[in-house]
Amino acid sequence: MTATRRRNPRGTGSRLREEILAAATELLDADGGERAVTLRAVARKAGIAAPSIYSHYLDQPAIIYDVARQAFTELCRALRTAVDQAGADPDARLDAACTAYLNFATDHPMRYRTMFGTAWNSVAAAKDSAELGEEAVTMLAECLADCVRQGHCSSADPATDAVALWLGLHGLAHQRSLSHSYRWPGDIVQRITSPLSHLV
Amino acid sequence: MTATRRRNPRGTGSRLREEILAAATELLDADGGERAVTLRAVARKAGIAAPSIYSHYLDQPAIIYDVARQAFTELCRALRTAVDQAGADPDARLDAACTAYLNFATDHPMRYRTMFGTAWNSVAAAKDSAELGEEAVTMLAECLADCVRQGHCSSADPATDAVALWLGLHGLAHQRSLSHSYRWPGDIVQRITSPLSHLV
DNA sequence: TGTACATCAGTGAACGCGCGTTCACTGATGTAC
DNA sequence: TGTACATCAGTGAACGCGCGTTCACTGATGTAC
Repeated sequence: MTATRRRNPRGTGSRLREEILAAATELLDADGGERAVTLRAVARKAGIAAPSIYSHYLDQPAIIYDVARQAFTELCRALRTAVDQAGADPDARLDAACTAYLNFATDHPMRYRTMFGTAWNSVAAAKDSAELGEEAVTMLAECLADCVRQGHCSSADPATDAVALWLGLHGLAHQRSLSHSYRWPGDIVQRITSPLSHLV
Repeated sequence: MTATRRRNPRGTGSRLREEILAAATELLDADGGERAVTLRAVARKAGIAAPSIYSHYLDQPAIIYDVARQAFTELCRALRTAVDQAGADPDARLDAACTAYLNFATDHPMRYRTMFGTAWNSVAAAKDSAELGEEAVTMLAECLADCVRQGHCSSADPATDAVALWLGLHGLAHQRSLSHSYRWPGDIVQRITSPLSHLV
């Protein structure tokens, strides 16, 4: 990422796209949030000239959009991994999904805020955060449905209750990513997930 | 708000502060969000020269902070009014508070996002959003406690459960303010408030 | 009552800065003949 | 095998812009004597 960068070999021009994306993500996580992710700052971080970015991104908001898209993909991967590792018990799988969701936000607060921010407003044909997050909600719905099948959950409509559960998790995750001084109740996670999960 | 602005009489210099605040709020609501609330844009909107702002605000983030602070005050007033008008029944009062909260976010989506945004990061000694919102949470807690007293609510700890209820409301309010295309379940409000309220 | 002065509510011009974007280019590498 | 050419992966300089902020100021209005 310094002046010693060597130009990518032929046919691998798309490598630079990944380097740009990584640089943008690094800037977002490290500094003053979305405001720090300017086109020129990204270029500096990646060790390239600013115009080089235009081969890979249409404009500056497109970079942030890509950061957010990738973050949603990572969130889904984290959920999937957590659920898979939780074994067969549906309650444990649901709990693992909720925990993984909240952990992702705690581990990457800047990215989480950006995922649910408005920085890519001007990107034509961009999906909004609810669409990008739909896969995560679907996974929660599957966990809930499994609990229902085992008789551990009283939900009559797991797909809809999963949306409510997600919004509860999101409220906590988002607010926690913003507020450093507020003293949360120690059991706030259970206070949210337990009622919204309808476990019996 | 045009070139015909007349200078305020002596001793009423603080009137301009209100005009600046109103102009900033108007810009925020109308346009591309926080990014539109630049010091110069606010001055243009208020019909004054840019340096005039410095008599009333330390810098540009201080303006946005004031917008957010005022929005929190308005939110509390809206909650208080709704609860007062709901009569004596504690269930109705709780419902009125939740509805008023969500309506505020729906009516002022830009302001709501800014309240829970990071635009005033650099304002020294600024309270964060959880602190600014604490009064609203307290009101929810009072409503819940009333329900418990009447035997309508099974919460063993209304103060803590109010935080959970607030986060559920916040998750919905925030996500709704962002997402225009997503098709929310018709009863999503009840799906969130009902379990988190612990009504029996 | 008159007048000098202090205060107040602003203004106008200018600064340096970083930004997004454009343009014409360069030089290495592969390819056709 | 040699060589002309096309392509690719970038670069460097420059543009115009709006921004936040500073500085010295102006002119109306109240106040002390």
